[in-house]
Amino acid sequence: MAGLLSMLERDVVRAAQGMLGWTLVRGSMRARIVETEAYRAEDDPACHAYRSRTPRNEVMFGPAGHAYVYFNYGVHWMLNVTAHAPDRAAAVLIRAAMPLAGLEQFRLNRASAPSAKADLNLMSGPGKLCRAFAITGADNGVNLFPRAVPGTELALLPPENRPPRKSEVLTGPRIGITLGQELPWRFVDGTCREWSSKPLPPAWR
DNA sequence: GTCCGGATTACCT
DNA sequence: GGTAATCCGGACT
Repeated sequence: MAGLLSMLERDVVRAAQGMLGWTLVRGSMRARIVETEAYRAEDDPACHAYRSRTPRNEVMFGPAGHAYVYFNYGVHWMLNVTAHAPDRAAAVLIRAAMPLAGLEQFRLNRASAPSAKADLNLMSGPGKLCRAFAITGADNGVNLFPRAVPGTELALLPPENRPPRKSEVLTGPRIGITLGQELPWRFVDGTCREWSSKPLPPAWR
């Protein structure tokens, strides 16, 4: 297999597309990644590492394939996967996923939000996804591509079902930023688009 | 649709 | 040492 990790090491934008269909795992919880965004320091003003290296974004300056978890809006955790060689900071934000196993646990972790009663809303956004998987700052820096089969740690595994073909990957501008809007670096698995974080404009096809 | 929570950092005074 | 902006989501009018 081409390998998502080697893609992450080379090109964060291609890796963000290649990550669609992959499986996010923690213990008995598994979900299919259906929405991602790419960020990189070198030419992308929306990237946390664009301006400077800080304690918060430190892991983005480390090796590819590790979790960059940060707290946003003072309320929500966000899960990213680091990319590129050390010192070329970049990351893929995981924005939404489709539950595959561990539904009871996901519902439990999201129980405090009545609006998440519908399974479609369990992880239809980066903050919700972290709630569903109980991801917090404690997960910052963990290797998502462990050598051994993952036990209870957060990890990425290859697709359990067919990943989207190139023609099935929907592309558009990233969410929630003002700088860098012209970069079409948000990607959605068109075969699972109902699980994405928000309705997609009709132009997306 | 609008409001607002309350971490982190950049960028002003 | 203050303020605005941020890779959002839930409650409420």
